[in-house]
Amino acid sequence: MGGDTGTAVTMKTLAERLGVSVTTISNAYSKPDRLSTELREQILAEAKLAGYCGPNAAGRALRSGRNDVCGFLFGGELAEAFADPYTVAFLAGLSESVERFGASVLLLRAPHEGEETEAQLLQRAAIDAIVTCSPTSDHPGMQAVAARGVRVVGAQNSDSGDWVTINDTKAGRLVGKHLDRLGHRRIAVIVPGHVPEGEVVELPADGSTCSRFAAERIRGLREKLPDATITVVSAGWKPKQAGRLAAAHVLDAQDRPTAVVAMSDALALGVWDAARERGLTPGRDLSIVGFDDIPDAGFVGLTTVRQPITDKGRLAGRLAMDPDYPQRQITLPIQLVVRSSTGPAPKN
Amino acid sequence: MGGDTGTAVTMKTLAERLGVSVTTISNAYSKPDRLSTELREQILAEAKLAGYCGPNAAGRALRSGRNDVCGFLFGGELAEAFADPYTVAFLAGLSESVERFGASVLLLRAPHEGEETEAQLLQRAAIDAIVTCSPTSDHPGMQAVAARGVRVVGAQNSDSGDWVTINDTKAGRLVGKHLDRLGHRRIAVIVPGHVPEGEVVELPADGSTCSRFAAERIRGLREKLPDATITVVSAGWKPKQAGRLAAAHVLDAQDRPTAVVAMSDALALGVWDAARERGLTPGRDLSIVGFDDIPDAGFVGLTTVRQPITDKGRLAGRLAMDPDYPQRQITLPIQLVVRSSTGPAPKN
DNA sequence: ATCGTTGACTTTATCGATCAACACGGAGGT
DNA sequence: ACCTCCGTGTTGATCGATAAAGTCAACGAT
Repeated sequence: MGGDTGTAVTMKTLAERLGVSVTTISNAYSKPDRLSTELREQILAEAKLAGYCGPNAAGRALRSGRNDVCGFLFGGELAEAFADPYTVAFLAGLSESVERFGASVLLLRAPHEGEETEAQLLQRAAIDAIVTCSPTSDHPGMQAVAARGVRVVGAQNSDSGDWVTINDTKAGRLVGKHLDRLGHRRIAVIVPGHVPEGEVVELPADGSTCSRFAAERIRGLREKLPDATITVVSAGWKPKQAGRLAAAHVLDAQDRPTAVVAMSDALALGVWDAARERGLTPGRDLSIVGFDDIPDAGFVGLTTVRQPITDKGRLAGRLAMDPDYPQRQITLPIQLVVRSSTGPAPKN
Repeated sequence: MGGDTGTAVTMKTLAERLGVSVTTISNAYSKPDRLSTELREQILAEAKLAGYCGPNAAGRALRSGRNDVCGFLFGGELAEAFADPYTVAFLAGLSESVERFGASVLLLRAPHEGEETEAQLLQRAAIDAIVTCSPTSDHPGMQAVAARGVRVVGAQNSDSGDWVTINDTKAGRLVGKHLDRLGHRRIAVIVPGHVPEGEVVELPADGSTCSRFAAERIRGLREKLPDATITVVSAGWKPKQAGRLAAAHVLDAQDRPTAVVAMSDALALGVWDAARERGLTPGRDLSIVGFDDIPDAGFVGLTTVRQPITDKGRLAGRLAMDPDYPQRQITLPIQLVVRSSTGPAPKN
């Protein structure tokens, strides 16, 4: 079979063999309507016979200027990305819409400081656009993207550029209002990041050192809970563990909060564990609120602010692949979903 | 800032500007030891100033012949891939090792029949190698990979080519022996695939129509359970749902099996649901066995055959990225993990 | 004084495909 | 009979970078 000499078959060799021009071969693959059906069929058949594997991707990309690839930048190890339901749902939407544009998704990890290899990976990736889906836009090394020179779509608020996100201040207000009505006055907020694994840190209660999305949510929260005591804690990037650790910190403190607001459901589930370990029943002894509404939230009965994660991914993909899409900054609707994890503040 | 005219900055323009050759610029980025440190620094600085974003990926790929990308081919919708713990664990290992080779992972979906777009996506992808991680190697359209002309690494047994997998016959024997000792004589086997979502089909009990890995496991099972009645059922690709549906089918039949062997833990968890719905306690009224040992298996107490999934991904990545790695066909160790989901066959 | 080496760049020739512009033969209008 | 248009293909330039081979000065060894 495959009667060639062993060297790679290229359009040129195939063209010589068939006595047609290279362009015609190219058209046979990429623009079927530019040549007669018979000729196309013949070319395709001969190509298979000669062992030609179709147009070389790099050549095509170079000349055409398109890679048909959308980068997905995750601010952590990729293994974690897959373990996080939020990210998974986002990726599902993203890949669906990217696929619709005839492109695929390339997984990239945001380089941390000093990680030369990862930075180069990002640098070298043949992509047309990049979608960032990190909990925070100021994740260490996330700036490296800017230097890349491709279209960037963020999944979080920022002043400029393309993004698709939710109104975080409003999200915070929704939670604040809910907790206020229930009478909560001592509240802990758990945010992702800030410290290496295993450590816990208490942050300024105004959210000034937090990433933007967290700061805005905290702002909304405070608006509706003007006379509440709010503590902000962080315990690293790995959500479940961080949630558990941070919650442990605040629950073992002097004036234990009556409600914990976690910046994601994944974090909230960690809080859940910590509560359980201390014999506290969520919704009765301790109110827990999350954000996102991942499937597990419904399963355990977590009160949360729902956002259309998969749609977010879909839209991010569209913005990334279609530079002409008019609306470049999209705010998606949110909704407070009250479940059993919140209840009246215990009388103390 | 960025003092150029607006046209893209390329190595050529940068070279002219600096009065050095293009190659020198190239070397400044790719082979730091081939030019003096000062010149390199100067070039890099000037590059930033000029708004040059580093070597163009397509150009590099074309000339060098390497893309530094490893394709990951999943036999289903990508959203499912992320939902499946097995795949997630595999991807974690894969991306870790691929990254070590300075490459990234490109997500691809195996084209089903008639899916032109997806087939072209696979065709056009700029990849150096591809790792397939489908439950079966005969997944519809999986053959399209062969035509791609790149190195293929399978995560399942096949006669030729590169692969990393487990000894499926042995895995089957482990389960067979275990069930035999417990006295089970009516056994249902649930395999993935075969029918569209929502349908259930009963297959030849010798596994002859099953995908290879399933056939081998069934063979091992039969070896150790020579006088048992074995039924083989399938209910599509989506594991949890398929498991539940297939289990429903066999559990509602006349001579209900005393044990169900599912070809993956994800399937087994579906079986679990079906059992529960019928008031059957796993391990007492119905024995359930899975394969893989995903985290949830330990959580619910599922007896399963453990395989090192993440290592599998890691090794697949290595085979994919390193053509000189000597061992091209790797069999990983497995181990029966007995938990509470199996017990003596009920007396009837 | 000659030669072989090394370091630091440069020159030249592609890599494989696509695009823009042009050529050519026949159909259709005037 | 002449001109235009259309369906089909062709030619030549070009995308941006890298490999391989070449140049040239400086230097130590013989």
